[in-house]
Amino acid sequence: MFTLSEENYLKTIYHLGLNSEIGVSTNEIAKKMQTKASSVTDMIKKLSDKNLVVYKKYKGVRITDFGRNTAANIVRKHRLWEVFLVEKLNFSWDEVHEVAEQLEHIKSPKLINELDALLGFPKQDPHGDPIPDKEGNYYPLEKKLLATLGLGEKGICVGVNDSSSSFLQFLDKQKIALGNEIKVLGKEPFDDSIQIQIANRELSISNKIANNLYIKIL
Amino acid sequence: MFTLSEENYLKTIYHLGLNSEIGVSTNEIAKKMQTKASSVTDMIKKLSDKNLVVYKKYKGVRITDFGRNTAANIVRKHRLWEVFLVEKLNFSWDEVHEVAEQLEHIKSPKLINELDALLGFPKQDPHGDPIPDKEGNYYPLEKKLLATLGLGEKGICVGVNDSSSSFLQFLDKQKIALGNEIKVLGKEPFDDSIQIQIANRELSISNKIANNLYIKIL
DNA sequence: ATTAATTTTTAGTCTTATCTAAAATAATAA
DNA sequence: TTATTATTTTAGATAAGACTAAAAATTAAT
Ligand SMILES: [Mn+2]
Ligand SMILES: [Mn+2]
Ligand SMILES: [Mn+2]
Ligand SMILES: [Mn+2]
Repeated sequence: MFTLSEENYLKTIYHLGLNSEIGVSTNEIAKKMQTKASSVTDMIKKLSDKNLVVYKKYKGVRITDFGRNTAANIVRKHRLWEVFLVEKLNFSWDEVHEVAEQLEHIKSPKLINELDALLGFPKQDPHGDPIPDKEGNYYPLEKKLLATLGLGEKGICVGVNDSSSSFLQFLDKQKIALGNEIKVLGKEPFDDSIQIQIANRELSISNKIANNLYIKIL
Repeated sequence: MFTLSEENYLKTIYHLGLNSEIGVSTNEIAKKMQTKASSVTDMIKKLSDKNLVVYKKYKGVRITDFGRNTAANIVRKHRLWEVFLVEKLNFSWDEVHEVAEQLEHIKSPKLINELDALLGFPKQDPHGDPIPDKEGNYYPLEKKLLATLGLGEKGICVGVNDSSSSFLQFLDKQKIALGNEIKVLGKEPFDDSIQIQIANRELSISNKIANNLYIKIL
């Protein structure tokens, strides 16, 4: 169907275009994929030939319905594999991404549907990201960055923005996990740090952390 | 480490060289891989550069200890994935090979060792083939082709020689499964067919079938 | 021992995916 | 509005992996 390279470019374009009306720029894609703009232009033409994206020279690229569906299916596989690795193979949430990057390219509809069933049809991956269904649809849950919460507001930890292993390991060390209830006890204007209560402990966390943790308001 | 192509060539050379003293010929490899002899020569040079095989022009190729270890690890992954697909994802034994061909190339030592544990450290794959351990060692069990059994001999079905899906589906249809006890009731000299007793049923099977079914003598 | 047939290697071409350097276009500033 | 800067595309090169056709080496047959 599609090559490994095509799938990886498409997935990047899908993610970059998610919250934007306009096209995704060549440079944006190049930066995300750690490649050169000229390589991106080449690949965009191929994706366009296969009707995965619409391409107008100098005007960036937009994903088609077909492309979005295809990309969502890759994301579905990626996230289901991540759940599998954590739930069944004792991986921690900071170890799964790299392996899922490989596994997401395995071609077998039966494999992925059976995996889905084995895992009990999960709706989120280990980082709180939604898992698209077979049709590519998903239902992102209402969530806000911890940094945007007001004094006294309470909520539940439901996801991370940054899922680098250094951030995830930091959360582990601080015993901050998805599902934990969090309450904002204080906000420090000087450095925008936040005092929180989490699982009977009080903690002060930096603005950078607060900007990478998603909370579902209670 | 190694490319997909290198891994696939190496695996083929490993399998072809298993029961032979002399080197594996270019044509043999080309035939097995459905490619051209010239492509094989090219790849052999690359494998040789990486010390996976020893290559002497016109003299065929022999796998090195390093190559054998590398190949055995790929085979280990292939067979463990096959067990996983059958045991955990409701695949039948004639559906697993293609998917395992993809999965065997996933790079993650932790993944494969955890998978091994999840499956209870199986020693055989769904077709009765031995699963190498982490060091690449395995213990092939004593087995004979059904066709070589004498009149009255009894044994247990422990493996298949041909694992094409048409043969496996034929066995399913005849309700011949690994683990079944088989007794030779008669041998027909005219067409070399064999009368067997299996799970209280009597059956006549062709020589072709008998030459693809492995039996462990009781 | 020559000759003929087969096998294997080499030489050269093609496709995919990448890169660098240069040219073209678009965006921004003066 | 023109000049400067930034972005994007094109042109040309390279490497991996595959192919065809031709040359070379080996093996088999006379
Ligand atoms: Mn991930
Ligand atoms: Mn990927
Ligand atoms: Mn197999
Ligand atoms: Mn393979």
